[in-house]
Amino acid sequence: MGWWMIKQNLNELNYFVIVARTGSFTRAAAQLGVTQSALSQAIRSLEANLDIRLLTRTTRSVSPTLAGERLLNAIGHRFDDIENELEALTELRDKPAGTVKITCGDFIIQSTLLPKLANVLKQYPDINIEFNVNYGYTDIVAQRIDAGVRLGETIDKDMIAVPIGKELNMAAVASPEYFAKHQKPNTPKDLTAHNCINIRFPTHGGLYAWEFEKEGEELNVNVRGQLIFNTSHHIVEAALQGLGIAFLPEEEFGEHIKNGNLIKVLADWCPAFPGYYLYYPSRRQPSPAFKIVLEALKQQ
Amino acid sequence: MGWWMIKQNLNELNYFVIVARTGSFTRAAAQLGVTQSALSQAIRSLEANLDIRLLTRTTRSVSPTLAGERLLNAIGHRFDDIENELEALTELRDKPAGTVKITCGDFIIQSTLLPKLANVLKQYPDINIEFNVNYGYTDIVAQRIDAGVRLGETIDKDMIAVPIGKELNMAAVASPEYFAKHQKPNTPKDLTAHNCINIRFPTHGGLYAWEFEKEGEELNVNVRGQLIFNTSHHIVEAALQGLGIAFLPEEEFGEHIKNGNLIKVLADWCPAFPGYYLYYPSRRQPSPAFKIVLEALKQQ
DNA sequence: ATCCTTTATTAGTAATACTTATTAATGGGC
DNA sequence: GCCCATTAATAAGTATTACTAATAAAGGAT
Repeated sequence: MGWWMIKQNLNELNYFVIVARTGSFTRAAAQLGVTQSALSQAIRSLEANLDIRLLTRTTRSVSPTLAGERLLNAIGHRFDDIENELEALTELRDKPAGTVKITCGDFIIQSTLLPKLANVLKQYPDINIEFNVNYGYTDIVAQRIDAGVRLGETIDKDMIAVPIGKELNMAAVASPEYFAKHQKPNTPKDLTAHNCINIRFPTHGGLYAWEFEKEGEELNVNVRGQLIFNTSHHIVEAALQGLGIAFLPEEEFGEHIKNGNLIKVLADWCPAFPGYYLYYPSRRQPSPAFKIVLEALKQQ
Repeated sequence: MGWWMIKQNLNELNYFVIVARTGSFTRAAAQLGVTQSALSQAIRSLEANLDIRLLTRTTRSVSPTLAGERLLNAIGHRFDDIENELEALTELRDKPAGTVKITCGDFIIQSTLLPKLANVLKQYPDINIEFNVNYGYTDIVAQRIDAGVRLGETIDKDMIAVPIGKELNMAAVASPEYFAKHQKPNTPKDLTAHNCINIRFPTHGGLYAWEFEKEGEELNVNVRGQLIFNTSHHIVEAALQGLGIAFLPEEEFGEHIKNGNLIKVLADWCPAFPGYYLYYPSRRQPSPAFKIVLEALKQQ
């Protein structure tokens, strides 16, 4: 055994690539949808066939050997290429197929993405969309995610950003209960005396400095308060419970303003926002499915 | 099914590449060492998974569809790369492994190649050598053969040629029976009156013009006779049976000259030959096994 | 030292890949 | 034009393999 190790190992080789990249049998197994045991056996079999050790593994770490490193570098991206080509091939089908992965916040899914994509899902039953709700920084290139949706300001280079959805109006609100105890602010500067619910930026780790504007005058306020979130949903909840002033796109408060559960302040200072952008790597060649999704999202 | 057609099809994809390249399920099956039926089912399964037709096939021909053509172009050489890398990886093993394919004439195998390679075979049990005895022109690049052995004159460009074995002395011989009926030639020009056993060149389709030399004077004779071969073995046999004069490297006549079964003539006109050359593509990166074989053959 | 996480192992099972045998279709030879 | 040889498709059965579930062993972290 060993003198015809040429082929037939292709699936095992692919397994190896995934394990080596993730550095973990367990994570690789999750990614591939098999058990960790299957991978363990596959790698063992591969190493036996090649008669060379590819991964040095303890119960705590998995790292490629010299040979494994070399093999990974040499063949890893070939498998990527093959996978990409398979995706691309679907554009020659009658109906395009494939999975499009999008990372975004949770609110935007219901408010914008799902409505816009409903027709795509119906029209192309072989197109799948995976949403990855993630408030932290997401490297969509490294994680092989097709696109991300974030507020307009933060756009990496090598990324194409297209606006989706309409302009957003920011709104500063708090509950009637809160304003019963605290005076309403008249200018952004008054906010320094208030209990403001902070939001931590996903991309860079900093806190969001609330941005105001009136008659061309721009004012950024570093507010303070007892609560910090990185999810807008919980900010709304906290505001409803009277825990402070929240500052978010007005949409996110839903019916609460109209119902009187939340009261807008500083309305004349609240700027219109360019809104959400979809961004995706300019270098990667888009799959047919992604092209369709992109077109649908571009529609205003 | 079909919305996760991403991977797991790798072996089938490789099968597809081979079938598409050979243009035949049967030949591809022989090459892969499986039955034609296995390939037929694998391709069917692949096409079902991708939901796209890759090969249009009648009972008489197999040719790729548009999608198949594209897929073949896109991923075919990736599989080659992967295979090459697997071969190359063996140089990191304790013992190199792999198969080296050599095309050559039959005589050289016993006279030169096997003696020189005997130690390699013993020392590296995981190295295999496949000899392809072939008198016709062989495109070692297209047929993925590692190297060829031919007489020195014919060297393609993009080929590296290294001399193996010693100089050869040509010899013109015939049987005693023949010379009992015909006068021995004294100069090459006399050969025109003789029944000379011709050899057809493998590379270019022409007949070999016998090359003589004496005191710096070179003489090429287009001889004539009743027999033409493209294998030296049969030329020797024919000469032994008194069917004419043969002109070959002296070695090829073995013991027959010493035994008196064949008689040398024109000895002073017979030149020393540069001998056999091993040639191999300069562009292809040599496998570890081939490096070892090459080293062994270079030794004088 | 203990617990938690991660890989290795074992045994059993489900899945599939392959073989053999046969059929259907096609093109070339006569 | 007909037949034969060749080739791909199909059917059914089997052997192989790939995978799962459960458990053990090992290494870090606290």
